[in-house]
Amino acid sequence: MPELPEVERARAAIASRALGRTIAAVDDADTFVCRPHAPGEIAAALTGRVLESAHRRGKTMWVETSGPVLGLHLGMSGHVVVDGEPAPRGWDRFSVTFVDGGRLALRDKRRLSRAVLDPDLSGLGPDAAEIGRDAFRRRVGRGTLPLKARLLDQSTIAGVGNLLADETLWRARLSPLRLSGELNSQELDALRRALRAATRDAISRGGVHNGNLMPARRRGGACPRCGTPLERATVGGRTTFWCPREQVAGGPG
DNA sequence: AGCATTGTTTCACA
DNA sequence: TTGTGAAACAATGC
Repeated sequence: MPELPEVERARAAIASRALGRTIAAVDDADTFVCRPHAPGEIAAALTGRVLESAHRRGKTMWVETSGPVLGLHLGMSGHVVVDGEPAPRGWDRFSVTFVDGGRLALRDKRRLSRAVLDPDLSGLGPDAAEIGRDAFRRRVGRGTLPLKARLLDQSTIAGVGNLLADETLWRARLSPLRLSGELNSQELDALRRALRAATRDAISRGGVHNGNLMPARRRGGACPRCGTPLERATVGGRTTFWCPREQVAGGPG
């Protein structure tokens, strides 16, 4: 599930339920999830420390402690579980046990989640929910990438994933195929407004999966506004759905 | 069986 | 050097 809205909910869960608690033990045995750390490295650094604050930029979270910073990323299918029963089949890929007996787990049927010490945020652009008008115009409205690929580029803006990109472009009535450098300021502003609205809605509705376009985002789906059968193609390396009537490539007209 | 998957990194190439 | 696109990564579900 995880795009910016899901990650923000995970961050909020940590902030409201895990801060102030002391770490008694850490399971960092998964060398893929915890790469490049060796098993025991994160445990040694964090045992005895206290969780102090939880932050997010794009899809990357980090937790400040009384010691080193713990970085968490949910990958394609991860989620955070605070004080839940341990998952079967080793699906808790990384976990922290507190001295009070509770537990924070990074749960992921696959293993694309990530837990690291002192995460590197230098490759991330401004958070997609925070970026201002001028920076958005400058960063998104450049280059020759298709617009959707530009939105997905985490170094341009951080937090937009495949579903949120489709939802945002549909709300803004912009084709995913438009060349990002050819949008005018009005279109870029409309795109930013659509992104903020889609993100805000997704957070309040419990995830990007509950967006307005999502029920139709399948083979044979039709535009929820005009009923036109949705187009389907790979754009920016991801499966993309859009309304060929309302989201017209090739220009403002 | 084969294909798709809500993310990121790496590599080849222009 | 910068930008772009495809493949690899791991595992599951349809």
